[in-house]
Amino acid sequence: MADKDNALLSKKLVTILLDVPVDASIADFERKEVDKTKLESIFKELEFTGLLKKIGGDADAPIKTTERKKEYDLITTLKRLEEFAGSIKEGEWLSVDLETTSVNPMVAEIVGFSFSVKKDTGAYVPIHYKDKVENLFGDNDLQVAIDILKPVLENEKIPKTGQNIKYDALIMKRFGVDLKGIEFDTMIAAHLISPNARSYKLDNLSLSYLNYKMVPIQDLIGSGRNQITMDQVDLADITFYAAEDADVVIELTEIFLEELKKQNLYTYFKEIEIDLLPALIDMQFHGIFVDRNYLLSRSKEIGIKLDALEKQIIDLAGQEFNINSTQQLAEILFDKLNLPMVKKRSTAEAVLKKLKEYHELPILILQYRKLFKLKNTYLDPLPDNINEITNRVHSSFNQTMTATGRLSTSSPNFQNIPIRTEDGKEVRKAIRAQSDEYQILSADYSQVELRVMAHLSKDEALIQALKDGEDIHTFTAKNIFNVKEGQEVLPDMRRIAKIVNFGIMYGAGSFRLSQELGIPAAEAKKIIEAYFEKYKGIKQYMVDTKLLVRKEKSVSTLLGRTRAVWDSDSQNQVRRDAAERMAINMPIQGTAAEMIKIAMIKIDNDLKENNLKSKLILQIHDELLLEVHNDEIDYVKDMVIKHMKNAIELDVPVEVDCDLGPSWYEAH
DNA sequence: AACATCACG
DNA sequence: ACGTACGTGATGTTT
Repeated sequence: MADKDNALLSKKLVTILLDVPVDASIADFERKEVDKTKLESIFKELEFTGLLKKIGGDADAPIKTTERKKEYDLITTLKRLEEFAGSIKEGEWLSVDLETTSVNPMVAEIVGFSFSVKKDTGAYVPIHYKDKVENLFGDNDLQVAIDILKPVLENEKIPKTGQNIKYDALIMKRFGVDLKGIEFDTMIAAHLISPNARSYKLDNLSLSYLNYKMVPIQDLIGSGRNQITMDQVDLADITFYAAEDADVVIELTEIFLEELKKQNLYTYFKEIEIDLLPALIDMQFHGIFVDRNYLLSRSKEIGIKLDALEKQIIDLAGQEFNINSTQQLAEILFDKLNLPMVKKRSTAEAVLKKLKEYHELPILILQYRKLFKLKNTYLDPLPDNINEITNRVHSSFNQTMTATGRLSTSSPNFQNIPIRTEDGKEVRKAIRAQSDEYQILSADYSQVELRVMAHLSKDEALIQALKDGEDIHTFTAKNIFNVKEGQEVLPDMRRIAKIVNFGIMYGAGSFRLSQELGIPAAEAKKIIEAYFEKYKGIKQYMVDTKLLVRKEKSVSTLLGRTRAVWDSDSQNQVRRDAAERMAINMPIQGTAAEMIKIAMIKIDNDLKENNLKSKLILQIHDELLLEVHNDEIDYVKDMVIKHMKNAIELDVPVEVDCDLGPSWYEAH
């Protein structure tokens, strides 16, 4: 019986993870030609997370979900709305969810509010719906509802939970409500419990953890070209859908709360991820000023260069073709021009660079790609992201997109703005303070991951060098090239050492290192051996980590965030090696992410407590960007450095570089 | 939807 | 013979 339940559960979860219909049979999996190893990995993850104890039973049995018929409250009069607001008790969970007209919280209109205080209950406060003929609460339904709900939403003694509550908080903030008492987020909790999963959408969580199939949003708004917005949905339909969301969230909150405590993750969850939310909400709300005219004029310049390059390339190729098509390019390079294939039919940068000695086309292609990327990924799209009302760009800061605990940014991604070439770096001139009263301050950790690795590995040589304030790449150069006292470390030696330092942290082998350095693999192998000879603690850390992950099937950061890694005992060496590299890197990358998260929390609190005008605007993994008011520069600069340095005490000093300027270009 | 490529830390 | 360094997101092509 238990086995059969588990089989059903496992099959259901697989259907979610692989996006096949919920009522799929094994035959459907076969038709989809699902990678067997991928399936295996998913099962192993399920096993690991405790959702699945055993795999067995009748795999072809239909998947059953719990049937629940619920009556949810539809609030349609002023009296009932007031009663509802008055009934919310301090100290008891309130799940909050908005129905809106857009996935973008900086433009979304509120269609309705839903709440739940207890499993199997929920209430919906409608604002807009199809065929609405009269106001329900007063002259302006939205304003009246906000006025009545505000004391509840802004009461920090009423603990709030939600699914991606940052989204709802941002919208409320736009409508003058400062959501307080945010204590839980089911999306963040689900991610912390299982950070390798692909999706943390509420309907998936409900199916996985509650065995309950929610009403699909498509049933209400359709999909594709005929999709409508939530304000065009019938009141009867929207009520169940909306209240169900809040209901499922409150039920999941209980479950996740227990699970976090059981896994000893609750303190991390609350003190890092939840406490970070106010900082992220404010960063996203405040946005970043982007100089539209500058980008427009740069785009024009690049566009002209691009046209010229295109003509040159077509000329040289001797035929028209789509330069952006790697397939067509491969035909020209490898079939027509008979250039040697370095790696299958790849035309990636590393390959084209090697082909430049045979023909002048590859180098032109690379130039074209650089400029094309610059124009189509940065110069042209960035202005499109400027919010018409705020005149700023409100990039999304995502807490649940990485397996290591880093943040990510999207729409637009502000964590990959160019810096490595001058052409690209100039994009940063457009990312600036909005007025002369403010400046951009950039503060970045100096080699933070290397310092974290020193701490985690307790490598004596590395720790001592960092304590002595040595230039760490020069120090490594001395070690791997056996530079004697008084002898000079040549610039090229330092360059190589820098690449080696990074390569080691990622678990690079001699092949990759030789590629990066442009040297024979045998030489790269010697360098790696020399490195581990000098840094014995690091060698030991890697040996220990591999043993640990084989035993525990997971690794963790300094503060206890975990990541399941289940291929460390794979028969397949490629997969096993990959798993070991992940296991080695995650504690390093993840701990560095924790440092900057703590710093952000402290900096945001400091700015607020002191009523400063300066604001955090961006995080780029080891760098923080602030828009600082001219009157506050001295205080903010010292304060930011202080909090960054003191975020987590390591066995080595933590250094922070800091700079100031009218734009990110000058500040970095 | 998957793949290839390339931008960042 | 094969594959070969961690973590992301956006874009364009191909299916």
